[in-house]
Amino acid sequence: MGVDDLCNTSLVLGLSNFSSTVESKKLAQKFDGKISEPSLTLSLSGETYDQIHMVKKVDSNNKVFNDPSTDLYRQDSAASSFSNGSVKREREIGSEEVELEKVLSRISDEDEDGSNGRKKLRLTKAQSALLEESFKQHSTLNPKQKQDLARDLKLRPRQVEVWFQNRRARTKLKQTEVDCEFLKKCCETLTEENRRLQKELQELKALKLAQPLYMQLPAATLSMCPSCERIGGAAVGENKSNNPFTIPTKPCYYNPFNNQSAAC
DNA sequence: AAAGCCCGCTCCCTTACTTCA
DNA sequence: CCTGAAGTAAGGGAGCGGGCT
Repeated sequence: MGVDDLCNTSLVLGLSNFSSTVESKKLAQKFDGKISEPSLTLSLSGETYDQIHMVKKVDSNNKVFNDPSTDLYRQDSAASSFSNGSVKREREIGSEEVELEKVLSRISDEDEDGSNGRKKLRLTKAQSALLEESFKQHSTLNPKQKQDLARDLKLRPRQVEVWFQNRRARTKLKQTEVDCEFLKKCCETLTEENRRLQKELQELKALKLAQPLYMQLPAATLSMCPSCERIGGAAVGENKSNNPFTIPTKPCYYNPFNNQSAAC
């Protein structure tokens, strides 16, 4: 999709969907983020993402080193023990599982060195890939999906939920950047068009002054496009009066990415 | 039917940790 | 080795909708 296409079809739409304004944020929140956003694909390529998530392996001394061959569940124990935050939302899990979670959490709180410091879970390459894959299918999860995914990944549902939350935030940030770039381009184009129209106006004014007095028709009755130099806003037959020297009944909406003037 | 409460969900902001240049 | 930037998992607060009383 070229810039022209974008602008031809969605200048207004793009602005109204622009998600980084305060108002749209409020709206998005009001509608639970279900407001349609510009449909640009922002997902990171697997390769890039994998580079970012170069897999590390924890050795017996808690040192990390690269290990591209690491499998999906390498961090099983670490994954469940690294997060020591309170588990607020385990209600969807069966009470038995909740108890298990609590025990695991407690154990992790009193881990090896006995410190309560927050440790950071690093998802494996495979875990990230599966989460990405799932995110591509749906950016939000229902409880069942979350539960299933958590089971598949051997993570806690809360961790899956957090990953999706952060992933949505990253997507939104990317989208905001894209929107910002798009609006910058629109702004530049409009500025340029404005400059051009001002110049045309000056020329017309100069032309008008140079004309004999009898040719100086009231400006309000003239509607000539300075670009194509057609007179009148509507084609013959379109206008009831068939008078070319009238203001078009319908306003012309200007598309900044067309080269024609607003009057066309 | 309307009001108030609770719960679950999401978003936003922030913090803390990891990795890398 | 140190440091700052970037990436990201997670905590916590707030808003909103739905269900229940």
